[in-house]
Amino acid sequence: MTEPEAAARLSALAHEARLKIFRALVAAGPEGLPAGRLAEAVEVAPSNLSAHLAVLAHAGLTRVRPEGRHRIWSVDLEAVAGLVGFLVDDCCQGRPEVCAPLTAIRPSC
Amino acid sequence: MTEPEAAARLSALAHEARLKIFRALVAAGPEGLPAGRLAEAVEVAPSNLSAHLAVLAHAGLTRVRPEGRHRIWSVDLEAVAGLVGFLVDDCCQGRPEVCAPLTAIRPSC
DNA sequence: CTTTCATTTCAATGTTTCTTGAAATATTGG
DNA sequence: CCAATATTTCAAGAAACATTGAAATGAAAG
Repeated sequence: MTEPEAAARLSALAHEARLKIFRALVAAGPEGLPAGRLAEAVEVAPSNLSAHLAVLAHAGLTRVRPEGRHRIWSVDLEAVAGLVGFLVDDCCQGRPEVCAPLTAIRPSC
Repeated sequence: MTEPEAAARLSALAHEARLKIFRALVAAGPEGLPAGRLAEAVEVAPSNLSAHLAVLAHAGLTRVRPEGRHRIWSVDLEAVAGLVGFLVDDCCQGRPEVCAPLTAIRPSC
């Protein structure tokens, strides 16, 4: 992960509507959601949503697959892991106790 | 963590210079770094750096303490952990295998 | 093959965010 | 107290980003 890549991913997430979209996709899991249902869920105009989804995809955080006349969006959790790893790189140089807060990062599973 | 808070933290990180600053502070550990040395490290004009540090601090990602005529900046790793936890909330509703990528998040320690 | 539905593209506008340099503040050392 | 150092504040212009509505694309059902 390079600095510009990481910044692009953070920029993509750094927007309230896109954050909502992203979290809805996380909750939807690998099956993902079609754009239309996302538009309802986050209450964003379709054209606006489309732009937001393009930003997320361009940053490498989401994937799309066509399905009938829909397009189904889902998140790339490995991209998220890569981003977070980059953020806290070198967090504890020989002092594990320093990054103890980060061991709580693991999600509810 | 609320959505606006999370978005503010992501916005704060979503800038190449601020990302450099942040990572330099992560690497510096709890001791932190004075603004002056950060300015050299990331090659940003002092006034500009000051604005960036204010953004990070306002988002709750960094802390400052005065030390002589310096001001020493450091990161708040718990804030980072909170942000990441928020991002991947509900990632695996009963299907632990779904969020396997996230178990690699843990840093080098 | 025509209509309908889902989504994207485009162009214009408005809003936020960055950057810069100069001036202000605050702290120490002489 | 005065000078020097470290950092922040301020105001202005420049740049990037978000939003809107209308029009275009593309896929599928009748």
